[in-house]
Amino acid sequence: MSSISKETLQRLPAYLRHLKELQKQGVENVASKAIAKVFNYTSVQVRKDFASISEEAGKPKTGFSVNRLVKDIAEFLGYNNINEAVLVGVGNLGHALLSYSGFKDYGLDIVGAFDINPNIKLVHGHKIYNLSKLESFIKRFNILIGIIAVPKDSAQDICDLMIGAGIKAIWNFSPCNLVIPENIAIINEDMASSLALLSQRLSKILKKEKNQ
Amino acid sequence: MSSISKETLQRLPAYLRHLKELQKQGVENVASKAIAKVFNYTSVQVRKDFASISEEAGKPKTGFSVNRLVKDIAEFLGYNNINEAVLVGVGNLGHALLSYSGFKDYGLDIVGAFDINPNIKLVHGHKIYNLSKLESFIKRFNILIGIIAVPKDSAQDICDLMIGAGIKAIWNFSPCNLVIPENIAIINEDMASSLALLSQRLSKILKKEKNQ
DNA sequence: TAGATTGTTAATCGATTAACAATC
DNA sequence: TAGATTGTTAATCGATTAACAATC
Repeated sequence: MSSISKETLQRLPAYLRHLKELQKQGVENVASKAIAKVFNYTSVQVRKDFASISEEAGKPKTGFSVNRLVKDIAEFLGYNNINEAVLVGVGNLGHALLSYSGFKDYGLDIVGAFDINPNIKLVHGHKIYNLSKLESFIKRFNILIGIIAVPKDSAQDICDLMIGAGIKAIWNFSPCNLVIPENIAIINEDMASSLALLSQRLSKILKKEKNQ
Repeated sequence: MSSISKETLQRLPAYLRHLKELQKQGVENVASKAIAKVFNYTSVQVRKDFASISEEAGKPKTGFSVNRLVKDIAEFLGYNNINEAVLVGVGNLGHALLSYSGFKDYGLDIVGAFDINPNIKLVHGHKIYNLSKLESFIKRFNILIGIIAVPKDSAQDICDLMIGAGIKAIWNFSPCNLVIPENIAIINEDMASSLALLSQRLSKILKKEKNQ
């Protein structure tokens, strides 16, 4: 158990989104083949993915229960028990993150937002605290997740501060490579990396079109 | 050639960032082992990655030329010939994307920003056009990349509009699964997917700490 | 020369896909 | 029953790592 593959894990949120859509439309059962078609996967992959997170098997001829899948995926992804997080950096990106209402659906609650600029007071219902309060806040509420949305030159400092205060997982939106100790989790939301992939795929498509 | 692995491609921007840092510090040569240490990779992986994008080999004992690597990676990633893009949706996220000055370094130039709301006029030096102008704009300037930063309910419509006008690559920031034809490239900047990975890693760390 | 570092070939690991028997 | 759909085992594919000879 728990040894679900990284790839499967990353596909789950998309499945869930689609299944919820089906649920809304009143669809009760769905075949792996139908889902595969939407995402351009093979039906075997979809079945394997489902098998790795759900106890209930699909039924030959009828497929999988949409309700059951929605329940199981949400449960597996931990959307039912909310994780609390702090966010540091309330510039343009920080504003966007604070205004995004979807995080709670994903089991994430930004309970504290911080900035060095004390002029900012309130953003989308979130009170903005002075950065000097960050450490005590993390400790007092035992926060484990830290979101970094500061300019890249201060990102490492904020990172160190967070980890020093007890943060165990960092979601980094700054375009920089943070240095962290071994027992800390990190995800870099790296625009450059995504863009590299998109550019490559675009090139391939243009090349293909040319050769036709 | 050109068959560089997806994984390698996604590591390149981080290498580049680090190498530029070294360059700034005046470092002339660097060993694969030193770079591996920074990213927690193996040195073989670093060498393989470099080999797949650079003509110039590393030298035993001295390592790789930092200047040469910076040049080659930037060249490979296409940072020297700028791609033009349009962005649709100038809400909080759109604001953040427009204010991000780093895109040009990554070879991306947002030459047009659009919104249905005609009240918005100018954001960080970008004039905001009415959505009705999108199609003709894409056609006139032969834009190939479209960035979607609208609420999820209108994302598919915008996507269809873009593709209809000639867009070949979509960078989707809306939390939804877009349906696209085969010959179109897409990258979903899926927060839920990243968060799933971060949560899993956090869980693993907490479990490990508990068992000690 | 000796030792650090390289590039490449072969082995391993992990994820996807093909094949097929089981079943509603 | 026949056919659609399932789960599982084995084969394939792709990426990483180990082993090692080459070289500055």
